[in-house]
Amino acid sequence: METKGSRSPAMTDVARLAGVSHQTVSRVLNDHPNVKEQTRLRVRAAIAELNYRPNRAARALVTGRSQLIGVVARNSMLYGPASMLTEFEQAAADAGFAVSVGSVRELDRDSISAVVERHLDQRVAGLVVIAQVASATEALAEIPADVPVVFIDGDPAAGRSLVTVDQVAGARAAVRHLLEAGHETVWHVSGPTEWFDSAGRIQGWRQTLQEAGREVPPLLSADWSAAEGYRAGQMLARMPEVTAIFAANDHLALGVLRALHERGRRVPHDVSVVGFDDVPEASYFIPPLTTVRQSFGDVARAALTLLLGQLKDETGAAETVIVPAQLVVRESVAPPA
Amino acid sequence: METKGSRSPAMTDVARLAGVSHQTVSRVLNDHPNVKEQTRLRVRAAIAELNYRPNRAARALVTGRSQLIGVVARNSMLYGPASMLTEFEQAAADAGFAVSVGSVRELDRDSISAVVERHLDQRVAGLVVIAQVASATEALAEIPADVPVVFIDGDPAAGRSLVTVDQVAGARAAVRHLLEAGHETVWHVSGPTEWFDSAGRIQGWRQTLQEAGREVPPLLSADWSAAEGYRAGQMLARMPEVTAIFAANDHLALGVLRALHERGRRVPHDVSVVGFDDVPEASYFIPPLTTVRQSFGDVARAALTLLLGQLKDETGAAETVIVPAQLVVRESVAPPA
DNA sequence: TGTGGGAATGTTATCGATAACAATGCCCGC
DNA sequence: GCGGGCATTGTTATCGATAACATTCCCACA
Repeated sequence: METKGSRSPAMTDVARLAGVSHQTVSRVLNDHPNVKEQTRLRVRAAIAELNYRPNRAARALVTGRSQLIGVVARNSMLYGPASMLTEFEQAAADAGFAVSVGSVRELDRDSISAVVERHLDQRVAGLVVIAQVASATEALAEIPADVPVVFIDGDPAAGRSLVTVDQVAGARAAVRHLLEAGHETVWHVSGPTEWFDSAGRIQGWRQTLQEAGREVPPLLSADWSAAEGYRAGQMLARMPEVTAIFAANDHLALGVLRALHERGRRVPHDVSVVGFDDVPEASYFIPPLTTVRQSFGDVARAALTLLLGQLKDETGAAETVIVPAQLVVRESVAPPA
Repeated sequence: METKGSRSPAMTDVARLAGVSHQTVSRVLNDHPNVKEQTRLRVRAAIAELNYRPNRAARALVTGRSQLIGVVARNSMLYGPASMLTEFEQAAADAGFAVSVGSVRELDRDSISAVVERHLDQRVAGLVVIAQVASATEALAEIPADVPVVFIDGDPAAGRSLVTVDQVAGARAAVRHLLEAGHETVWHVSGPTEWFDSAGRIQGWRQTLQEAGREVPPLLSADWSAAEGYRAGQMLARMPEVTAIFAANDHLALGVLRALHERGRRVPHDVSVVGFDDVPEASYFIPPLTTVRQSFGDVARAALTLLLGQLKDETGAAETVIVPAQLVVRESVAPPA
């Protein structure tokens, strides 16, 4: 059976060659029950002979839903979001879905809405939103109710399906570790304060100090970069009273380490430092960094599970999954000198 | 005009409300010439009133081509690939394309083929392959000739459209810098040798030493991680003759720095170190790392330009774009003590 | 005045798949 | 023997868009 011109073989071509209806071909491809084994083999042979390739667009048109999952994330080379995206894509592929990535330069409502619109044009099967600020929740308030949405690191108070790491507990563990090492109080270099992650870590830091009856020092607010960590570190290194620092991520901690080094403040002899994230390089900082591990893989897989659950079960009940964080003790913490 | 049940409004609904044919609605949406302004406004008003959303699947079915670009990349949290993906997605979105990500756990032919198959099922408009080994070229040998493909960091000898950083020149600059600082020779910690990137850097290192009439030391082969850099560094730190090290990326260099520190080999006083990539944290290493910058953004944008060129012009002539690398001098290099 | 070409719009067909409904034959139970 | 139910398969319709071709009107030029 020669197809005309350059047109790829369709199901009707397979059907003709196998001597069945195109519907039967569809049944074979979709593992419908009630197809004779003999028929199935005949169809499979025709598929192989014609090198038939299904057209996902045709299926999406009929079903109203593509086999794509749309991801909304901030344009960022941060280790966390990049890791999560990679892990998510892998898990989605294993479940038979392709992942379409839409990133925004800034986490403002208009930017997010534009990306969401593009995904909806594709009739995505669902959306995963990796955005840690309130504007993301707002931007997604008006999408069709039949599109499943899962937030990663979103707003715990938004009443939407959410997977998040226990930021408060992670911060508490870091601060407690420093207090138990003998430090009087702990200074905190935070990420951007409007991010839910940052807010959770700030909260955990404050609570732990207050519960221990320790002074809560002023907050040093930063972004997530080593540059900002360095800037904050340059201030902290000038204060002899500063003996313990909890940085909101490992890259901030790296900048802090550098600033301390420049002013001859030895780590951990003079100042102890704890990070957050456990990036792969953290154990090769000088000194190897004590940090709080977020399992980005667990987060990504939990998000996919929630999303697939929503696809199957259209009740739309919001669920929250909290992934624990773990303290990873290395060599950047010692008792005060 | 009320639509029945939950069906979204289609072009035919817009047409009915605006009192034109559905073809005219399509013309308005696709900015066809030969539509009266008055007609256009009427259609636009109907689109807004009905909150019409185009269905990309329908368009893909008719045209045989979706508005998706498929990316094939290794499952990796490496800064380079993650950066390129992010930059590429941004550039593609600006050009009206969505990006579907397909990652592989290993860069073997079967894994890559499976991902490519998934993309072809989606009738992607084109493919971008971020894979630096020969198996990627093989896996893509048999795809339909009408699907544009651009390799990033692929095989220069494969005769396919390619964007790559000038690895040889980058390595030459690094090694030359160390020689000009007065070092007798330069040791090299490479990435995986079967990667084209690594091979280029090894070649640049070797050539520069040979042309300068210097001894070429044995190669220390690694992967791309700080852990492997540390392992190699533990060996190099034991050799008093080692005064200059060129590491194949910044994370390898970080591991080397750590190993040197542990054995009291001061950087740059006793040993000079140069990395490759210029990750954002490199300037906050202790000491701030001299490195070779790859502009991942330029690479990504060049790849998109090549791909869009192929979409427009079906001649399929392979092109290669070489993006220059730049030496970034910081504080990790000094003359031998 | 007549003809041709272009602007503007419409009608019909098509893309390739699944949904929905139809048809047939066989087997089992009453 | 007849009727009902189930296995198996087929026919018809549909999804929403663009492609392809058709139609009409108006203007300009010969």
